[in-house]
Amino acid sequence: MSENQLSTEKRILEAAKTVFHKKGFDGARMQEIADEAGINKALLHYYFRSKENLFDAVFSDAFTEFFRRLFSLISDTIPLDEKIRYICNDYITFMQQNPFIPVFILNGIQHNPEKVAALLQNSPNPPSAILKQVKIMMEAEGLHGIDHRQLIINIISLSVFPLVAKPLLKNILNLSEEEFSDFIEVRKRELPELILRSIHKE
Amino acid sequence: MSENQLSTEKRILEAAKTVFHKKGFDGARMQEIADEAGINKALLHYYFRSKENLFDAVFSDAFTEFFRRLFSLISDTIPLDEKIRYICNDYITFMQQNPFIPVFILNGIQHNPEKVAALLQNSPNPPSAILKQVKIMMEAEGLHGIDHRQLIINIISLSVFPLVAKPLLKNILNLSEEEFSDFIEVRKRELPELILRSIHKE
DNA sequence: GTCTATATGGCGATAGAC
DNA sequence: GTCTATCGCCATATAGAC
Repeated sequence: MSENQLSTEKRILEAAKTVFHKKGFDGARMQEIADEAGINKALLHYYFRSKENLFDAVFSDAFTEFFRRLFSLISDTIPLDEKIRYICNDYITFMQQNPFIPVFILNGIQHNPEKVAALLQNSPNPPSAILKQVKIMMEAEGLHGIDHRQLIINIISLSVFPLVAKPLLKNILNLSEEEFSDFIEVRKRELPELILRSIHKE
Repeated sequence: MSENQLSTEKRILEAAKTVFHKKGFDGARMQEIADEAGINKALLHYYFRSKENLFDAVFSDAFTEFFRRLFSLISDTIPLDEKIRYICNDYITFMQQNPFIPVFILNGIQHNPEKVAALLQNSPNPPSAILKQVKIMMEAEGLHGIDHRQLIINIISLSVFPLVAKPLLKNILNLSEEEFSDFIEVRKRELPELILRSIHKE
């Protein structure tokens, strides 16, 4: 087999990712995934026993990738304001490159809540650890203007939602693809300042 | 027919709303809608010719209801800061009462983008009018700290996203149903202040 | 491992009695 | 208007040849 051709399993996963991200579990068709991978439908069942299994593999990847971005809140030793700048930028850039992931994850929760809960709790960096660390950092820097959980939700809301709702916002704001990109670039600059203002007492 | 029983058409619409909101177009089953309405599957097709038609009716209602909430930005004559307080409260309360609507709308866009575009443009208060009005108000009050479009997106992001992602956030923050409600109540109080700080120059 | 062919079930939609 | 029965299709999944 030539090196420029991925293994069949990898190609299936890539194809499944493309289709599931765009159409979700209910909207996706095994036939479409097979076509996208350039193979036969029966081969999907040979590698992954069922549609559900294949979906799980794709969902786990997306979910892990999405939440890994919160780890920078805990891992580095840089000051909090720099972390906030970093996360806003990182999240927005990630969404720009993977526009379907947020809605895909949101729907995936409804499709299988227990699976999602398990993924969260079995993560190498569980949410509880991240929350605790942020609280400690804020106290160390004397920031009492806002609850640490509210802060985290604000960061995610302001970063993620505009790209979750991109198709709608483009229409509402009457922006071309390019103008929307510019609009998002402005947010990358301005969001951290807005957020930092909220954690400092006046 | 007794008065305590809604007309068949109304009952179908209510049932369709329940099922479509929760499962989306692809996940919904006509049989489930019929069961929920307490009638037969064939009757659905008698009143609404197809699943697509029934979905359209439900989607239009949800969409209109969702965007009506932005009208207070244009209609009343109260000052901008009061409008912001009003919208944050109104949006959050609405989401609490209709937890499935935001994700339902987000998915509906992917299901039929042209329909959504038409709904927006044919609205009695099209987005362009709202945008223009906000811009004028901000200039009148001498607020130049932020672009008016960015302001609107921030208000929506901070209000809507936490309830869009409620199942996920409950898990991440490890909150019970009641604790989550408290968490949202805090946001109702604090969000307007956070937003107002962003539109005033220091 | 990869294919063609087929089993099996469920879905939206319709026909037709009442 | 409302029902039962059924059509026709398409989806997931499997059998079995190569």
